Amino acid sequence: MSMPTSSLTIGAVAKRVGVAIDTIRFYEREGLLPEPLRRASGYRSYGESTISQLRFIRRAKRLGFTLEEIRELLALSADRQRGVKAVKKRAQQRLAAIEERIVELQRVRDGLAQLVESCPGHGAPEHCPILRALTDEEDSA
Amino acid sequence: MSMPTSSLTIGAVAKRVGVAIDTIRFYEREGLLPEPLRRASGYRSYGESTISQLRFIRRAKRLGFTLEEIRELLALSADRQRGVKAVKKRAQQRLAAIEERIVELQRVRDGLAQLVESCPGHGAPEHCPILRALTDEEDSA
DNA sequence: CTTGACTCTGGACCTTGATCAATGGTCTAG
DNA sequence: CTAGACCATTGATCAAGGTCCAGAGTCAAG
Repeated sequence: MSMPTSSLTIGAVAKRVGVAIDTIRFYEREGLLPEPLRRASGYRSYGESTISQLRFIRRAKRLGFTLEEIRELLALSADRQRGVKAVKKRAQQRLAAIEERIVELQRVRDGLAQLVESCPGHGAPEHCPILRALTDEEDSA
Repeated sequence: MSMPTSSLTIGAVAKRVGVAIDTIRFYEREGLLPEPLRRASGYRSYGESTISQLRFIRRAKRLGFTLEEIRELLALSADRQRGVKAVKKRAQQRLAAIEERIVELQRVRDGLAQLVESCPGHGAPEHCPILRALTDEEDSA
């Protein structure tokens, strides 16, 4: 159910996953990927699991995790048995952060939308609410 | 209605606006702030208008404008008469970008929320949908 | 006048997530 | 065997938005 791990060059891995060779080496340096076996020549020799790991990283990035967080997720999921609880916790934290960011952006959007709506788009700058909002005194945040 | 511009040191400006001295010099280098007058000693000498400009920058940053965009906004608003229309246009572009980002984040949130909800938080990693989502094969994006 | 706080310049350094260049060794098809 | 493709390492570079430092001059209070 698992071949003896087929030995791929870094270029082959990069091609299959759709990521740059340099990025793979970068992830290795950053501790996101384990140091691979080496051939006698020094060439990195990867197995299928690396493909999965790189896809894991890509998916996590799509979910908004930073590389720092992904490094931790990978460590947790390597633990497997003890990891599930911690993984869920991380995901919840990520979710909370994303929700916070959404709310923040919605506030910004509402403020900006209101300004845009009420701006005639011509005439004296004193009547441009956008410039006034940016220029006027009184601050409270 | 406007004093002859009171002459503030960079430190005083920084303190009043709540920004680092280095940041003010950085903005000057980056063309966000005009080069200030200098005393005989070479000390930068600022007027009240600098305070307003720095607050403008801060507000614009809060609205999600990049320094590049802010540089442009400042140029436009300096133009004043011809600027209003362009300012509105920029604000609309910014608004559209923010809305796009919100939608994107909502998609991410929904995906992540679904995973978190369906994860029991314990047991075998094979039953953790978060790890499965990150680990499973088949990709399509 | 002295002391301590402030400012000047120029340039180095930080973070994040890569990407690229230079130099040299390796592998494989013909 | 050799050309061309591939891989290795080290170190530089990028974008953004600053932050920090050294070395030297200045200012204000006592």
